[in-house]
Amino acid sequence: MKLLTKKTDYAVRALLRLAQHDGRLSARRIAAAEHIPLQFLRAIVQTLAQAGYVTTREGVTGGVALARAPRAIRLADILQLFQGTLDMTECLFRKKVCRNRATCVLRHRLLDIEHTVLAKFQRITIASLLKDLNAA
Amino acid sequence: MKLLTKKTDYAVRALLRLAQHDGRLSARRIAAAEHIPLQFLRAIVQTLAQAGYVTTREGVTGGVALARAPRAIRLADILQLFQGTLDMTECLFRKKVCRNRATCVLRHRLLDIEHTVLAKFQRITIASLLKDLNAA
DNA sequence: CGAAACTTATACTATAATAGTATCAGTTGC
DNA sequence: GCAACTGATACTATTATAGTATAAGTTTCG
Ligand code: FES
Ligand code: FES
Repeated sequence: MKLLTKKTDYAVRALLRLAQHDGRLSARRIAAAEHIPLQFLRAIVQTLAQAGYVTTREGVTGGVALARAPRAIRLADILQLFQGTLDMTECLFRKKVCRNRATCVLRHRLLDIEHTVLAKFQRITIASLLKDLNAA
Repeated sequence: MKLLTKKTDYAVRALLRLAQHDGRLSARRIAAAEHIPLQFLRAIVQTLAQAGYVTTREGVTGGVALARAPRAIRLADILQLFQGTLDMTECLFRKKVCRNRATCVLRHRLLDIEHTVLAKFQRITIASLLKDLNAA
């Protein structure tokens, strides 16, 4: 079971860097600091920018900056952005076994589990991670 | 996010079939009934047999049978059998950022989430699924 | 202007995990 | 002996994730 992919991982790290720096940083610098492949990070940054988590500026003085307060960026959101929502493996027994998909208990349980996971990730923000970091 | 893989899915379906039938069934029959590729199912059955969830018998009268009571087979166990335990994506900030891995809060949160998920899956058994099935 | 340092956008390759196939050997019962 | 089964294992295919490459446009500064 893998909860977070590299993209999510890298995205969070980049956001943390930006939160620490409190200003504009080029993708190159972030990549170097976090040992993230540059082009890979650039794609991630674009996704983050399109979703409104960061702003970017082109040109020599350009770079990336946080667009939201660290406490307003939840891990759950980043996770969904890069890993989408629950994929039901054809819903385990769809139609064939479970007659009415709408009320199927297992289906509900799976959805419930996803919600629980997301709820837990919602309580983790860039700000809370930052606090952790400094405490360590 | 995909919680269950095909292997887990198929394994559970096969176990359900066996629980319904309450006797010995050949892999071929199960595969046909559930539209599972035969050789794939056979490998799954072997894993289940090695883990003690089913017994098998060779020969023309052979086949597969449940080795445990349906209520004693938890989805969590099947899930772990086929999908292993939590994989930490290099633990998100290992060493580099999180100084002391032992106390790292995020790490704890991830482990906590895994435990929650497993706990929820532990409450789902072959018996409870069977009940669902009949209720529908 | 033109070079340096940056982002945008997209197309591509590589690696790994999952899913599925093929086969040969051995067992059981008629 | 042959039909119907499992054991064991090796192989291929498909998909998702991870990572690379590159052409084109932007901004600043000398
Ligand atoms: S309908 Fe999807 S698990 Fe029952
Ligand atoms: S040590 Fe793994 S997330 Fe902190």
